[in-house]
Amino acid sequence: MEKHTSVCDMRGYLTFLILWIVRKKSLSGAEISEEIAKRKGCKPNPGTIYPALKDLVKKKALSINSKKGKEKCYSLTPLGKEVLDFATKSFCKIFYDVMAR
Amino acid sequence: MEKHTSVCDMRGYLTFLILWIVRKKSLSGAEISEEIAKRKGCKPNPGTIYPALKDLVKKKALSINSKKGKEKCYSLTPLGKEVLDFATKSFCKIFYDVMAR
DNA sequence: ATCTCCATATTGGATATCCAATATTGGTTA
DNA sequence: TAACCAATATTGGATATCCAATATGGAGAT
Repeated sequence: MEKHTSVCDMRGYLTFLILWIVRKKSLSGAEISEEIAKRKGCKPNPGTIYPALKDLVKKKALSINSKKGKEKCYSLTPLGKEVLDFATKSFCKIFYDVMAR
Repeated sequence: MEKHTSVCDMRGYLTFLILWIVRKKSLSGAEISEEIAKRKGCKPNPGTIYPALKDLVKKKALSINSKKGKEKCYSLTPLGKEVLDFATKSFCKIFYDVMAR
């Protein structure tokens, strides 16, 4: 099993995944982590997810639109939508035949 | 345009792509580069593709099965098939709803 | 108020990814 | 043969990706 991941470790595309996950509704960092865990099998480290979120906010692809207590909710900005759109097209062109059933 | 890629640069998954591309027929390094170029929009550098191929050979996921002159043809080994299978499943689980038209 | 829990955040470092530049090698052509 | 070209290969370095460990800060409980 780790024999496989050591050959082909499926790193990358974290920022793409984050943008994709929040595209419909805004979520907190913990909720985003949870959703990533569902997809990848394990939760990303705090040291992975929070810097990534911070960076996306800095680059104005995400905004923080509400904070109930300590929880911050992240949502796509107009720029974020644009970026996600572009990235999704690119993604589909690269991997167009991988998902084919 | 580079505004977009600077936010979400779609790095990664090169080894997965390579395995995916040679899954049906063995190809030379140049042909693999060509196919990647079709998908990603630009050809990977020699300094990117050849070390990646070498590494996959070292890890016994690819084998070199014929050389007509300088061209080496790479094809999946049984282990490579296994790895690709595992990686494809993982990929589909992570991105299951991205390609959904 | 103090304690505890949990989401958030930061730091440092290991590894991966990729490119630019350059070198090598084998086939082809003059 | 020498010159040339294209595929392959290597080196060095910039950046990205991610984790382990640790810190901060707010909310609720005791």
